[in-house]
Amino acid sequence: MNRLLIASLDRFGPLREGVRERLSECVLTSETFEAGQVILPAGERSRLRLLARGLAVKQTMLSDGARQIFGVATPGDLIDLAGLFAVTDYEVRALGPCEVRRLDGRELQGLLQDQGSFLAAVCRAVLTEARAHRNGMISLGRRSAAARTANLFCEIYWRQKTLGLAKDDRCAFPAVQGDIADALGLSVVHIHRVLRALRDDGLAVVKNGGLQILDWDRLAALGDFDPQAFRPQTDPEVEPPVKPAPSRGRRS
Amino acid sequence: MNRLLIASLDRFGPLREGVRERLSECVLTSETFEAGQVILPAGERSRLRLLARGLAVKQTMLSDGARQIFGVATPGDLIDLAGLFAVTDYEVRALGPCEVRRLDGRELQGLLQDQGSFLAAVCRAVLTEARAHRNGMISLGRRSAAARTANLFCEIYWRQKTLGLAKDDRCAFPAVQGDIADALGLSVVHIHRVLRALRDDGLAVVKNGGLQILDWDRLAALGDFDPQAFRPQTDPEVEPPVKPAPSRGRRS
DNA sequence: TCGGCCCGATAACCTAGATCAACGCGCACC
DNA sequence: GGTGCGCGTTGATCTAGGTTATCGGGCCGA
Repeated sequence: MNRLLIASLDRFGPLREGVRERLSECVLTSETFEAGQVILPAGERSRLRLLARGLAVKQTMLSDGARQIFGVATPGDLIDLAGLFAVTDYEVRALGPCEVRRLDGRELQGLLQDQGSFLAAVCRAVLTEARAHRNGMISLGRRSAAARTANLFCEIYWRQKTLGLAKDDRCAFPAVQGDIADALGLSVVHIHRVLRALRDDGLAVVKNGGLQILDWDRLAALGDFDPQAFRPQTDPEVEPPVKPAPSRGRRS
Repeated sequence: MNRLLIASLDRFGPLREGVRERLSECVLTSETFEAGQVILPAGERSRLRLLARGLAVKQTMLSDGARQIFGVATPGDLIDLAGLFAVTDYEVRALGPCEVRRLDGRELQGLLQDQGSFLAAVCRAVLTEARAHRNGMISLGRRSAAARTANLFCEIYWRQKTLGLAKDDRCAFPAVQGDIADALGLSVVHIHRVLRALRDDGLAVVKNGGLQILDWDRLAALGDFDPQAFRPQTDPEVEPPVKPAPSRGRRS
């Protein structure tokens, strides 16, 4: 029953024999889904789900009703990695009939126990990178040139701000127009036009290797900016119980 | 000296005290780079590099000379995660003057020792997902509608083929045109045009929930398809010498 | 049996953004 | 002091792909 799961993880570099054994002792529950059904909703934690049969897509619905699909999952794929250390930022939907196996119970708990380990931190770092990539895909796939640019500027500023590297409404941004173009999938000429528009509209200015935010609210709205997309992927809720956390309510 | 590194990893969820100590015992070498210099070339292994000062971009040069930037790195970012378990698929270039600290030596070796652990496998799985996302960003940012579609079809077929799920030139693909559109950032109408073109040119056909590849070579060329982008991120070179796994026959 | 409704298929038209071309400025280098 | 050259700036033109609208078939439920 767990053969597929172990084989799947094994693809990524052979597991130690001990780990393999512990995994094979885990309980797997199996679920099936029809085409179009949501296998895993966005905004949830999730342990370890393996697509055993069928095809599924990872996708996000945007605020304007548009949708961006980030990838197609094939059998053997772990489809809820994003939910391991935080709530998922995308949902998984069955393309055709699917079978999904879920690993849960205490055994898994053990395997994930060392949340404080070096590898766990690296994992979270990679998850953070992947999430930023998804934001990039949304920009490239579904946002206008102005919105992409605004989103990028918000990211640049917000990240440096949270590090204490921004003074007032300014931060470093030593990029030439060609760099911005290549980040946003646009041409240099068009970037220049967008930049001028942002300046004329009093939203933001790029000059002398710096970025100045003139109107954060309007810029963030234009770029549909979500700081979550760049926050380190950690969910306080599951951190090892250092102190008895005051039970914060949680609605489904 | 290691304060920043530890703080950086700590952002992703507090490290255990022991790990923190071991990290603080590691030797860090520091390098500085000028604007425009390549901090980390593509195609290399890399251990753990931390951007300590300045801004840098992660980018790939495409075969046609175009470039796609995947993200901007700010101080505190680990910039070579992709090189941990395999060779990097992108390069890192300094936007402005940068300082980079590198962790090497045997100490780190120890922290990464348990390559066979569950978390290591999860790490690699996430790295694989991130890499697939980068391929998506290249498609969305720098490839024509036809090329994107071809690339997606190659992915769909190739992945199922390697799993033994494709028979001859056919594989499952129960997607409607709207799904393809939302994966590629295009409109349904245009997807339909592209699909017809691919069919008329004898490259590939989508019908009845299946995908049929008519001319793999031309399709792969059109889509600039790189199987590497979807292979599990493992570099045989560094796998711990386990006993030869009971390899069940598996043809490519 | 008759609607809805989803999906594929086309056609007509429109626009965001690309491409091409030209110019100016600052600056390193000879 | 010239002379490239990288970069920003701008205008003119072109086109890939979006938008809107319409039609037909398959399917399902009343």
